Amino acid sequence: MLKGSLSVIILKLLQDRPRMYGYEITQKVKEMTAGDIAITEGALYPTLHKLEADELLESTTEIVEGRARKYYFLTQKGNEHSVSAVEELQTFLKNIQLILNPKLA
Amino acid sequence: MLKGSLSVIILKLLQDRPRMYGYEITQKVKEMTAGDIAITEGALYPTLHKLEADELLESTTEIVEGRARKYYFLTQKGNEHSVSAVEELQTFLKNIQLILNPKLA
DNA sequence: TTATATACATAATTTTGTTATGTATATAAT
DNA sequence: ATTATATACATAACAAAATTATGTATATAA
Repeated sequence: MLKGSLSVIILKLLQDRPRMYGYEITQKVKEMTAGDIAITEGALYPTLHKLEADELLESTTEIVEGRARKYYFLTQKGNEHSVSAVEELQTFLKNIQLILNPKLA
Repeated sequence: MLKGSLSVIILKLLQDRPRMYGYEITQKVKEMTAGDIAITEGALYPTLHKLEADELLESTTEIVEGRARKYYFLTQKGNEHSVSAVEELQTFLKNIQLILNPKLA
């Protein structure tokens, strides 16, 4: 998968929901893309940690059905950043489409 | 810009044209995206060299107006690879859109 | 003669993935 | 009972693919 899109995907998912935990993110993305996009744990967890270190996310850990879940949610700063990051990615995707579909130009 | 898309962009541009040289690629992409996407030389030239090493591209150097231009063109293998690479990127972009625009789902 | 555009190239560094490995619990299958 | 699968988090070694900086060289406009 294209490098650089993972953090934006996480931010967008959290824009649309109050909170999510890591494993839930992998399952939701798999579900939304009909299995096409599989987020690897080796990419996901370090990215979540970085977003938290950058103060775009905060987390709380809860025990559910005997297992620890770390729920993440957007901070105010994270919400603001998320809006512009999503817009930027949308613009980029449109630009790529201009190259991949030059007939529409 | 998203890592991994550059080689596909180059292959697509060369699918639509008989041949291009490096600097021309940077200018064409800048033109097509209204200045939004600026391909850096540090990314472009190593990528062209890699595509040539992988036998997807071949090149010929010509002197035009006193300066050397290295024209690249698709090999047969490059053309075949290009078709599937573009399709793959299109699929990926659609999947990202599903996440960025969940209302359309 | 200085700046800008054209044209190519590479090295050092950073970002951001993949792959492999590890820990731990719950539940279904053998 | 034990094994496999799903859930849940984490990190280390490695690789891919950019960015940034630097270098060479020619043509043309200021």
